Amino acid sequence: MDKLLFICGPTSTGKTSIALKLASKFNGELISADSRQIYKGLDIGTGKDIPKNTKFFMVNQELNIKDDKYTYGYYDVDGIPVWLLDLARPDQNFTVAHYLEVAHKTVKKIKEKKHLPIFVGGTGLYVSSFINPPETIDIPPDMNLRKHLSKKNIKELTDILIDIDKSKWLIMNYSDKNNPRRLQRAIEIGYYKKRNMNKPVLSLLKTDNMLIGLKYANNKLKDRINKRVDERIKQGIQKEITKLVTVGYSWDMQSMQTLGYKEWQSYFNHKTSLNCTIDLWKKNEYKYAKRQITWFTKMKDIIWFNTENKEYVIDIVEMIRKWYTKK
RNA sequence: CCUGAGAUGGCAGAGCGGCUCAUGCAACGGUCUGUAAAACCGUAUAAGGUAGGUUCAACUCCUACUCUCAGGA
Repeated sequence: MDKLLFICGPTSTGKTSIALKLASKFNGELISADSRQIYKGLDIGTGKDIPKNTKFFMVNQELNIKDDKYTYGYYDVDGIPVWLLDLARPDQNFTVAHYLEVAHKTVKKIKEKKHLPIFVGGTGLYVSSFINPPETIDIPPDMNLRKHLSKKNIKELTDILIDIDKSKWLIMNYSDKNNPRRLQRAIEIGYYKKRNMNKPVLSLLKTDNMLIGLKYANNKLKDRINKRVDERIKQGIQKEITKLVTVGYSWDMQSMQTLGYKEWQSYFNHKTSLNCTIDLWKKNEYKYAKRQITWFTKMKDIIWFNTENKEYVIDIVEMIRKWYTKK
């Protein structure tokens, strides 16, 4: 059975650096599982921990994924390939479905070389969707429908959904029933199923997964995040954003709605002070980390390591050695 | 120094003479499968600058003081 290694956990726990260590020990290649690091030009704020001047090797300049063309290649960090960064321009959209397609392609490539694929990232949805693909993943978005539905309120959306697929609405939980995006998607799926009676079939590939979670004690996490944000400011996040804005990327794009970027909008429009902007960023970063923890805690297969204890690297290496050499 | 405005929970900010005091942010917890660093849900805590007065009753009305802000000298 194919072996796959996953390193996950909240932001600021040093996932990339340990993944690189493991890669060099076990002949691995990294696959980023990060919904924002796929964007070119969003480097500092998304925390692409790639040393400056690392070379990017182009594999396909115009790779077709779903409905658009993306840049496909890898960074070579001291001989270790890091995949799935810088796929998209900031004005392109990218979704889990896109991700799963390239991720599978990449795993295949790495396996052909008999290397170990190591997923690294904090986007819980991407990780769990890869391990356990949702059956509706191949139902494409209907942009016209979405545009139409975006003008409706919760009650109107609810009525439409009940009309086309009541059973779906019944099993949704309270929070989803109030979430316009979820309702819109549910309606979209409902219409699709009406038009296409045959359900999309998924070929589930069986893999031997090892999931590792990295975390800090809760009170330390806040410190880590504060430090990290301060570092990013020193590294020149303002310059980076100025550049993006100057090139013409607008604040309402999916990419610019990224944490660490969106907070700067009102600063750039002279509505907020620098200090307020930074405070807000830190707060949002912290909340994000907590949401990540909530998500990953739910994934029962994860084996957790506390990164405050320096010995943890040795423990992880030992554990992986056993797992990787088995059979 | 004068004039005016104001002083409400961790912060911002409404309303009201009467028991459990709007709202937003923050806090805490959670949801989730083609936007997920997104979007959404739940919960708890918590106040009336100080001293008097009026009243059955004051955070809400009156007086003084203190402080803050704006304008004037």
